[in-house]
Amino acid sequence: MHKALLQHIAKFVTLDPAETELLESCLTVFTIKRKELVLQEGQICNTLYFIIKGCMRQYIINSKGTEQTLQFGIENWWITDYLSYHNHISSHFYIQAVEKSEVIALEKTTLEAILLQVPKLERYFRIVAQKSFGAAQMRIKFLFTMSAEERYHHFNNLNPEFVQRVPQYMLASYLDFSAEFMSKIRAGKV
Amino acid sequence: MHKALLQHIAKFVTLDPAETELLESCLTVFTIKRKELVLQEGQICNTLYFIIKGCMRQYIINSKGTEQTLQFGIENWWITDYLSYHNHISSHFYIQAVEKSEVIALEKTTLEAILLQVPKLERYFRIVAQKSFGAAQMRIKFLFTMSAEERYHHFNNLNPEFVQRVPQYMLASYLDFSAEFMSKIRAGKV
DNA sequence: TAAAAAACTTGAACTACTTCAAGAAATCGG
DNA sequence: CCGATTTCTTGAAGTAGTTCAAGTTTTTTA
Repeated sequence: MHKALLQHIAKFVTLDPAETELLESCLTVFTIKRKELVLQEGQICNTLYFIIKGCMRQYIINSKGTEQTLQFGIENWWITDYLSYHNHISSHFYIQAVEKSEVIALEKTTLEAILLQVPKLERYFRIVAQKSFGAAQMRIKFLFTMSAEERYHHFNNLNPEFVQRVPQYMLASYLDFSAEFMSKIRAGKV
Repeated sequence: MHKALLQHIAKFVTLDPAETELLESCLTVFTIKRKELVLQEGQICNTLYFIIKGCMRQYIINSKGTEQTLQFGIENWWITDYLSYHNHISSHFYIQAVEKSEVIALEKTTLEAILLQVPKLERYFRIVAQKSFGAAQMRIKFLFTMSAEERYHHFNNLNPEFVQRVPQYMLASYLDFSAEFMSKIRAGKV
């Protein structure tokens, strides 16, 4: 089932049948169990993951031993550590399945080969990365300008279904406050 | 003087002379005065800026009327609001010259035309955007895991010359603490 | 080079959050 | 469907930072 990825690509570039076929021949779908890691801190990240179904997250473990989620990825998102990927340096991050997920794992060597044969995909990945960067800037804006409670309500308004889908403590860390505080916000005890 | 940009591009892709010439013919260098804005909140961002010389920043004005810097850009960086650029929506940001700067301003229409003629540049902009996104993720990591004082020392260790170059209050807001607190950190009064 | 504007400093009072600890509830997987 | 694990809740005490206001220093510009 590469359809999800092909549809996503079709939003940004038009591949002809030969290109589509070539791309498809390089793709395999993997199933990842809940809690399974596809990247650990210290490893070099050589893979891009496209999420067909499920939910993944990128997180760190802070000095107190607590996990902090930096990024969630759901259906039709790419998730990876681009800094480790491009600079061949150890990753600072863990990437994990939050729920049982289906992904396309695209190895760097495979991708580089595909990009040479289907240069249109450079454009696709450019646009995806530029949009992701734009989203990261908005994320920083929200972290800077909103109180914990505002961040929670704002996120909840935009993604009510998603809030139901992930453990509260993961979302709390993503929004940069403690799980306990999240509990109080939800109970109206702040 | 497009040399800076051509050299930057050469780090990632190799253009042949015809492509270089075509690209150069589309570029003009602008000088921007200190404090001058190239983007304001509410406008749609249709331009990418490559900084040849000087320093720019992207900032917001928060609900208390205080400026908060989200991003600095110096020599050999691109700065823009990609979300506004791609989605044709009003920008949440201001982009301003921190010091007198020389930039190449690349209009969306111009860039789209160049990309069709020099598809190698898709690759260049892809890599730039992916690296920028990676850097944004590290930035979020630092904001999440370090105390204000740690963020200051960490930044100061990595970029001692840059810290001298911009007003303290701008750097304080970039590191997400108040200008007053920065003053106390520097005086060792924390 | 002087006046104006911008940037920096300082201390005191305050507050939005964290931390800890322990119990309760929900969910997962065999 | 039951035991084990994971997740959520609650209150009390603590703290890393903010805010305000006023004075000082530095930088810019005319």
